Amino acid sequence: MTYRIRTECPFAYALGILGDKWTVLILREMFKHHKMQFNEFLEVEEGISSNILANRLKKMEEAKLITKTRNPNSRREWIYRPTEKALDLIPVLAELILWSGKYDPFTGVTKQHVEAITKDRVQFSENWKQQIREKFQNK
Amino acid sequence: MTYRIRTECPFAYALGILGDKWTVLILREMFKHHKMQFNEFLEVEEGISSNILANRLKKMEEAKLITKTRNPNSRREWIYRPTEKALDLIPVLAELILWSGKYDPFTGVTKQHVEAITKDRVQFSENWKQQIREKFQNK
DNA sequence: CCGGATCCGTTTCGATACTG
DNA sequence: CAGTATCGAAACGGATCCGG
Repeated sequence: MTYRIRTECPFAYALGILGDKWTVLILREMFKHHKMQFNEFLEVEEGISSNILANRLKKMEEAKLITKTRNPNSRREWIYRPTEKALDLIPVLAELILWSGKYDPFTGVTKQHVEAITKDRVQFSENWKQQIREKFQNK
Repeated sequence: MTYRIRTECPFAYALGILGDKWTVLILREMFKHHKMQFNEFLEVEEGISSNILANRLKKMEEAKLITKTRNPNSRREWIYRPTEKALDLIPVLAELILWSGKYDPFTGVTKQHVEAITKDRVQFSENWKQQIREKFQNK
């Protein structure tokens, strides 16, 4: 997880984030299913261990991809929220969805999904981002 | 590297590829620096071991991301080429470049680069893909 | 030389159990 | 609820060796 990556190459930095399966998985759960609690992330189908989850959440907080705050309503709950920096990864994920739709035989990407993205990529990402902001604000 | 990922979620499949640092690194070297030989990949700044490189190239061949053929000119050389499936990951990398340009303090992304991508994302990717095709054809 | 394979010490991962 | 501790398994990485 801690890579010694430092080159002149544009996406070297991003490798530390996108080069890790669990980090992307956590982003996915936040963006698609609006998960925000430790226990919710533990339930992902791929089965992440609690120690690995804790490790990645910590790294993501250090990387300013998420924030961690107490739930004012129930004191023992923490809420993990994506930052704008994380939300700005959505266009990357949108392209990833298109690619999966084309090459993954088991994908759940529908034609409607593909059309919505390709019709206006920027608008699609902005809409998705706004939807996520609202979901995490209300909690 | 061998993930048991299978969900209904659109980009689950892609995690097996984008979720691995070295795989992305190899794609980067192919796309940006047009590297196509084993030894060339060994020279990456991040320092990949020969056994790891061999493993990833094999996996990528199995995943139909690259092809492996003899160099007809020098019989002992192999040439690794990206497939169209791999080239279709370029829009993902383009978005990653934009993100890096915005958040990576050490990035080499220039304003010209950002403008070229945002002006017309589809066209930018197509141009890049075509450039890569030509580079790998001539060899 | 080129493209690996093999060996081996070290690091990281991950499943489970346990804790404040 | 949100983690930590432990410990065996897996992956990494450096060095070396080897076939063509």
